[in-house]
Amino acid sequence: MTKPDLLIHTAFKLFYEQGIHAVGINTILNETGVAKKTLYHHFSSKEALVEAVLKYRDHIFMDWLTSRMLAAGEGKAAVLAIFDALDDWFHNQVPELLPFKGCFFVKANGEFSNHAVNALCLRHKHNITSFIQANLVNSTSALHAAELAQSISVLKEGAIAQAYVAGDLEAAKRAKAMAVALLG
Amino acid sequence: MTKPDLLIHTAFKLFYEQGIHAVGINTILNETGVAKKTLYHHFSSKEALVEAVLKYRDHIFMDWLTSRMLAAGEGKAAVLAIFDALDDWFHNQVPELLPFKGCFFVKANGEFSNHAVNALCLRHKHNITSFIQANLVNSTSALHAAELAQSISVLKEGAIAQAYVAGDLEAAKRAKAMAVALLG
DNA sequence: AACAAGAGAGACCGATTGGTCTACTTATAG
DNA sequence: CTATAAGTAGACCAATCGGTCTCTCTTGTT
Repeated sequence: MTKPDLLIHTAFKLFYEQGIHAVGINTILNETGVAKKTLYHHFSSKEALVEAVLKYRDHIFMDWLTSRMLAAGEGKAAVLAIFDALDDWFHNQVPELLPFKGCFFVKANGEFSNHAVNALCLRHKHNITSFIQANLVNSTSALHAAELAQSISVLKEGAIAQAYVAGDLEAAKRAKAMAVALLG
Repeated sequence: MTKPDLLIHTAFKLFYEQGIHAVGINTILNETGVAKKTLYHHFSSKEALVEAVLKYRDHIFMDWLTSRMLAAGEGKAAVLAIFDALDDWFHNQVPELLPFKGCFFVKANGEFSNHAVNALCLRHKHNITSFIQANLVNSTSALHAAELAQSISVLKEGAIAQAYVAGDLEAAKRAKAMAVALLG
């Protein structure tokens, strides 16, 4: 594993567990054993590292989610597979996402305002909604598919938040039941 | 307004806008004009102030939500009124909650781990779910009311997260439609 | 009038923050 | 062989963090 990848990987783990502002550069350096000079050779600032971490997580998460959806088929079946995937995540059955601690993008978004971080979080959420919409567009009108995708996103966000903050690990199952009713 | 109240009120505003770790004690002092000695006379530490701010927001939010629910009637009507209230909040029609910037408890929870803050956030969420359940217990069995209250909470959390992170200000209307189908 | 308490201004503290710099070691490629 | 780049160790920097302390002024109580 290259030094930049090691830094990103470790920084993500610490940021995800403790929050971005709560983790200092020196903590990441100690954890990785990388020299400070090396970090600043690859990243111009902590902010640049944070943005790299967000893109890294976006990549990991999207790959996982889309492959779970594609494996379930097409259309509504793929959309409903989201909630089975979330259920596995909540119960720590998805090693590549690390032990469940809520949505990293929601947490990161809450720590900044009017910042590049917010734009990256927004883009991540839009990408997911767009992918959902693409899976619904053959079953109904484009307009309706867009509306449905937004509603499915509400259920997905709700399940994650409820599982994390309220500790309701079965939230994905409830969300799936509502999604089934919604998609008919 | 007493000094402690002024500090709590101002600290909340800053924490809500910028995040808890991102706002230092001195910023709060400058904003309020209160002396550092006075702050530490009333609060033993920043952590103590943070906890006071969480309890303050819990009080404001619960008062607002429960009064909106009670004004709409009882049972399912009260539960569905949650989503009308959220819609007003998202569109900044609720001055006492300040301009909408997501759920303060979700944000605060994300900045700490294994901390008194997390326990306060959990309690806040449980209080709301319990109040929802109390409004459903006359319409159905106690067991079913508990399940329904959890599902309604998923919709509520989803609407807030989606409105804030993805900027979908109509999320409450979508959530309400799903709640109607659920309670149907 | 006397006095204790509350509050303000702000100097000061050690620790930590993000970030720079020098000096030295490795490793790879022409 | 040599030149260039990557990496290490860690001293160092100004700024800021949360928190303490002294000194002064004001306020209300008796």
